[in-house]
Amino acid sequence: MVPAMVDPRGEVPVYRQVAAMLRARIADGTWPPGAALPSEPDLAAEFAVGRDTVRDSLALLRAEGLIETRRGFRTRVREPQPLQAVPVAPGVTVSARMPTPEERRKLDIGDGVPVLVIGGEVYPADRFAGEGTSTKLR
Amino acid sequence: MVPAMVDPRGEVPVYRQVAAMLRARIADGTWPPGAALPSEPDLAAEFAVGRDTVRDSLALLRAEGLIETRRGFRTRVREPQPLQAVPVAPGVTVSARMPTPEERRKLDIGDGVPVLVIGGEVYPADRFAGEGTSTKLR
DNA sequence: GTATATTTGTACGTATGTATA
DNA sequence: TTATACATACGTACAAATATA
Repeated sequence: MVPAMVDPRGEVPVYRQVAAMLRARIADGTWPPGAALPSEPDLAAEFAVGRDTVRDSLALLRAEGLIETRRGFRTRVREPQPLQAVPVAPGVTVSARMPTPEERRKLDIGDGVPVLVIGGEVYPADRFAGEGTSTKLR
Repeated sequence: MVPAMVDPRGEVPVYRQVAAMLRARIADGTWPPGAALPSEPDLAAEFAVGRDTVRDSLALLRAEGLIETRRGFRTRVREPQPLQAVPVAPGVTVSARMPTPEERRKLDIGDGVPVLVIGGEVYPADRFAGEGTSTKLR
């Protein structure tokens, strides 16, 4: 494990420094998809910061869709899911936004996962993708 | 103004109860797009909760793309922006995800705003939308 | 132009609750 | 049952950016 160092007097807030290092470890495969991160108290001890600061950094990664947290469980790196294609016929509009609380509940959408709106229909973006088509399907 | 009441012993966490009421006021036009919300201490006093609880609720709305917060500024309701159309030719894939910190910085993307990835190109979803086309443009 | 007040951001602490191992 | 882990909620203090007097 690379020695972790944060600079409390740096221009970048400590929780963003911590987030950057955690992000780097996810990117370089130290914690591959599905792997559990160290507990919040352990991370706080390693970086010599308060647990709340660690939680702030984890909140960043969660909002980016990089990790999943559940009460009682260890925090885990999100695993990419296969994307199901949704046809995008000529003239059809495709937009994206964050889901409403109701959509999040009904469609079981995790934190940091947007929705695709294709022709008025709402699709969780971690499970669906649009694909342009030449003929209009119906 | 509707009397604000939270139930500290309810099943729903207080900060989610507060978020729901703020969300309702945005939806019903009490605070239209561009309007400033009351300050965090004022909201804390109104709902009789700690400032930290108010901040947790504001973080939810921010992650949903409903509000914008800036240090020194009052929190404001996000204003919808005109969407520029990006052609989606047959065979082209359209996906959505949260931006990386670098993308957020380079493309000036706010919190709670996903990106559209159209044919490998990245577009902020609050300013761009895909539109299906019958002919491949180049 | 300066000083003060306001507002959100950061960082810490404590305590308790809830779900899982 | 006990321990572990994340979630909620309160508190304090100070920093940084903006607005105002």
